[in-house]
Amino acid sequence: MAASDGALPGSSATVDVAVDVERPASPDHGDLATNLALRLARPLGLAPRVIAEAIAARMGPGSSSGSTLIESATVAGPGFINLRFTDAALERGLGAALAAPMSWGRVASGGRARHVNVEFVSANPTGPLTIGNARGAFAGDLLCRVLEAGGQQVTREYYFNDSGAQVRNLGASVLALREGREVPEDGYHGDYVADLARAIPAEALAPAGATDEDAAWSAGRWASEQIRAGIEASLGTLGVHFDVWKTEGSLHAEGWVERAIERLRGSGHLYEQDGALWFRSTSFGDDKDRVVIRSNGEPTYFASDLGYVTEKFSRGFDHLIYIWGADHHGTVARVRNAAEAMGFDKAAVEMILTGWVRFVRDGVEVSMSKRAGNFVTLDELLSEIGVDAARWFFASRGANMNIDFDIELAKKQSSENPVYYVQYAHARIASILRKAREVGLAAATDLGGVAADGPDGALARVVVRYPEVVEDAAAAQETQGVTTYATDLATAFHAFYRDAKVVDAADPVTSGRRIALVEATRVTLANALGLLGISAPDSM
RNA sequence: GCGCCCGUAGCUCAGUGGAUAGAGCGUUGGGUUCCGGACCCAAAGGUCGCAGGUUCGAAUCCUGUCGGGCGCGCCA
Repeated sequence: MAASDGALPGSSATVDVAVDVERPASPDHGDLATNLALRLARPLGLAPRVIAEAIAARMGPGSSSGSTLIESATVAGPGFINLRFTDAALERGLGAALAAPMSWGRVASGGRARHVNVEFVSANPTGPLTIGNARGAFAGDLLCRVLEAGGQQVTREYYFNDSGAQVRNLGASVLALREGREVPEDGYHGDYVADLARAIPAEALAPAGATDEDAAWSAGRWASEQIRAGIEASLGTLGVHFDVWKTEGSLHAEGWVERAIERLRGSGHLYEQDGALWFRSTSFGDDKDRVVIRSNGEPTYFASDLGYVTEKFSRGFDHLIYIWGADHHGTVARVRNAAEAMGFDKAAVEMILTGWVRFVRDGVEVSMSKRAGNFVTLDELLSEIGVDAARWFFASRGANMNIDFDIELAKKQSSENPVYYVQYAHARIASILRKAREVGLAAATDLGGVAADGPDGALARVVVRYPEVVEDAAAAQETQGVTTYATDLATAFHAFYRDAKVVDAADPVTSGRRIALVEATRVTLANALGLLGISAPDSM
């Protein structure tokens, strides 16, 4: 625009540059900043500050292109243009939070929402979930929540094997204990196996005269379903609820694996060698080809993957996300390659690999083996540190990061954990609002002036940022930004509380406006915590 | 050997190419006449593993290198 009215010489041509608009780190730099002029400097052949001055002059109040939402546009540093919101812009944001608290910050899906399938945990039911499964459970659920907040439709899915050798093995271990024998060397040794041995009902036992093999399968099927139900209950206490529990066996029984293989064969990417059936994964950049059907006629786990991808897409999902441990990174390429070979969009098949959690107790790493029965269950962990603290811990760290989790430290610091800091701010506000009701004060509908400079404006500026935080989190598929923001908002509130009196019968007008501001803050804190699956208590 | 992930304050971690690299914990010092002191204010603490490169600008992108983790089955 500056070019078209002649303020900038010799540049009526169209230029195409990528421009960033962002939140400055320092409040001194206003509410928004753009590097527009820095990016235009090269194509226009002009000094960045010259361009910036010309543009800023046309964005401020009273200018032809000025907005009622922009208080000022100033040039700073090498050529940044810093914008400052007007009170009206801030009040519009507060008003939105107060008018529709439930949807405040949630991104409305324009048109048809993208359907996403998120598969996570997927631990086979041969033992209770351990702290080793915590990462996947929380990372998966947090991802789902952030996608939902971003306007997408999410299906949470748990995949497990109810018919593999592990099940027979489990059954053999249960039967051994029930009959007073030693658990086989390669069997399962946890206390839960003994519990199952005591509880197994007659119906789950094979009829007299059955082979040991049949007896083990029968007991194993019963035991694994008990364990699966226990896993579902454990996840429930974490606030993680799955929409679909899918078995590997069903993929074979319903013909999905077979159809997937035919699909691959039809595309010419299968060949036989050494009596086995191979997928030519190397055609897609993998380091080696992969066996689909073993020479003994048994399909591989990879074959099930093929069937599962096909089955998932048949349900109409636009996007598939797998949450896997970092040790599975070697299988990412082959599954995505196979999806492509079967004619699906490779970009629609996404794997998120979680980093390792090194659990530590009093400085000593907690090592675990499910088979040896030497492990800490998820239930035990949660009973020690609480769901809210655990959720916050994982939400505030990148999913792919290797992290340390000191259980004793988490317990010891629980009262100083950032999650309680944020919850405390919420409880404090709830208390203030109760107080206001007691003295007959209510939120003002006219916010006029509440967002002016001073403690009120500083708080309002943080509150109105919330929708952008959610949008960024959904786009990045990460939650760290939400925890950081929630902490910032709590800090802003505590500072406001120090400097401003909310409930003041002597000044009902200011009180009314501040009650509205504080209520908007409470709604925002509650929504941010809710987005992470963390409670927002009215007292604590 | 090849491949992938990770190296940021004493500790645990944020930081989608931007301005003076942040938070919590820990350390040091200070703050209650008033709506919740699980709070607030201040200070100390950094070669962003190292070395090059790309550019107006790099913790961020590229290359190399060191350190840690993981993976390289007709296992799941």
